[in-house]
Amino acid sequence: MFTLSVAYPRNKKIVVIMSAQHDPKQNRLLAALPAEVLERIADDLELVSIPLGEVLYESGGQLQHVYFPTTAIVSLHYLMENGASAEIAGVGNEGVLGISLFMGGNTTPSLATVQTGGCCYRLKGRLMLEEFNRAGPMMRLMLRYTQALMTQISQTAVCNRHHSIEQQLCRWLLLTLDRLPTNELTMTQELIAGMLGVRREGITEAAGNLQRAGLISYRRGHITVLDRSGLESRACECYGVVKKEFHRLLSDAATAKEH
Amino acid sequence: MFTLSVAYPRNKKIVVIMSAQHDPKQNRLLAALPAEVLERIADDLELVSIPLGEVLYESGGQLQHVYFPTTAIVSLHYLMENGASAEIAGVGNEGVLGISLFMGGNTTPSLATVQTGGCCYRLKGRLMLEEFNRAGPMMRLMLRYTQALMTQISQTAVCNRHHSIEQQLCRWLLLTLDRLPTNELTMTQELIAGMLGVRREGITEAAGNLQRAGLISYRRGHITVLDRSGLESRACECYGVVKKEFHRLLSDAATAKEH
DNA sequence: TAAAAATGGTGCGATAGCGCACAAAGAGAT
DNA sequence: ATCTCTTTGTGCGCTATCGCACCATTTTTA
Repeated sequence: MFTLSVAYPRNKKIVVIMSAQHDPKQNRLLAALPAEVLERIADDLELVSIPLGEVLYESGGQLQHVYFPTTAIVSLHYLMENGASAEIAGVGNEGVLGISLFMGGNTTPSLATVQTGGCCYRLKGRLMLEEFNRAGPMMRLMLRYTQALMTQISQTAVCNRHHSIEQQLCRWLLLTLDRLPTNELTMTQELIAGMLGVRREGITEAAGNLQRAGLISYRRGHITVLDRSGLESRACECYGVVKKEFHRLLSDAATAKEH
Repeated sequence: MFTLSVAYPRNKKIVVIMSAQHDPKQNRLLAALPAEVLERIADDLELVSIPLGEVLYESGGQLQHVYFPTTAIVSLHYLMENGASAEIAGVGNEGVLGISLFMGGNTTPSLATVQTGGCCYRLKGRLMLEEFNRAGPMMRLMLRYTQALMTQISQTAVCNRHHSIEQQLCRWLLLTLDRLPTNELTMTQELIAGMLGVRREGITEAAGNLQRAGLISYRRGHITVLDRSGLESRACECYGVVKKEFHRLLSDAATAKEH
């Protein structure tokens, strides 16, 4: 893979790369666009590699680009005054970052932090708005995605209210796994705890249970899922609700139809 | 007030009424529309009175109308498999019900239940879509509202994770108060507990504390807020975040500008 | 290769909230 | 005025989670 580093004024860690292995269609939203639309923006899609921990958007910051993850996973979360944090939703290759650009607010009170380093295609905000304002397939797709994201956020709220740490961990692992090509995630218990807004020890205990049950195995910063359906049966209904709603709203059949 | 009861196939409790006292501009979204747009839909806005407990939308149900509350308050919530429930967001005169109509999904996994009986203006789904698809002020306003609603849902998630019942009660009282003309809400502790997804006894205790502190006073199904700023200082930051974001996105100045 | 840092395991007391049972106090109905 | 139903108050044991402290092990750095 040929990697080209580019000086970047605001955020030096982001690196523009070129690669034959990458294709915009690795992002499922870009893949769902009609060829005509994708061709129109293809030359302006810039492949970037983004490392773990990078902050893509800050609370109140202005958006320069929208990001379509391919291999990266980004966590939307809120940072409280006392420093505690809670994840609101995750975004991977099924989604896009920066919806407030076309929703009209241009920013949100939340943060977007990279949870799994990897690649995204990005598009200049102005170009995204241009395409959105054609009020065609791009607009319809983005609005459908936004609705699916709302379901994910809603279930986060429900799950935070009613479900145990173990159930939430199962949900979170499954949602993350759906965005990865392998069944191994590179992630410390501390980081997962931060996502779920619980103590690290709580994750240690829940993950220990899952390992003893043979559903996962882990070693320092690596979790391998051994039994996916076992995890599903141990997760709360929230995972199923979110997954089903994403499928309903964003399957090819659904997005092909006009609304 | 002259009240006209109308036979209504699906939901007999909803009553179409006519009244000189009512004005679409009592709903702040309708009030924010340019005169030209409002005139176009004015004749199709139907004033309806909706009683406490009425279910406006069910999980998976098809939308016939969008509803713009004036005096009613509607709770969006999710009903779990075991019968427990949790509020995702509330909608009053600042909002609209039925956004999934124009977002493209036409339904959601959640329910919309009337929390405070009152009036809404409703508009046939087809007409709303027609106006939305002009891609003009109506569309921009609806998308801005949707973004504000997402912030409310997000803060519900954060609040459920990190804040005490008392803090959540303060937040909820303040958000509800902002949608009412008086400082008294008609609401049993049991109902509030259902909204927040906690035990009724938890509300009894928290409300008792607030009453002893002189911030509210209550009697069987009626809560009067005596000290609004006292409640605000006792609430978590979530209330402020939501309120500020609604103001930012939906103040007249913001909505007048094109995005 | 030694030191330092990161990561995960474990124990323990504190606490917020739950589930349940039942009593007390309004408010409406007869 | 009495009865009944709804609503609120209270007590009690239970559980999940928290906050903290400390150790062991693995990985990285010097």
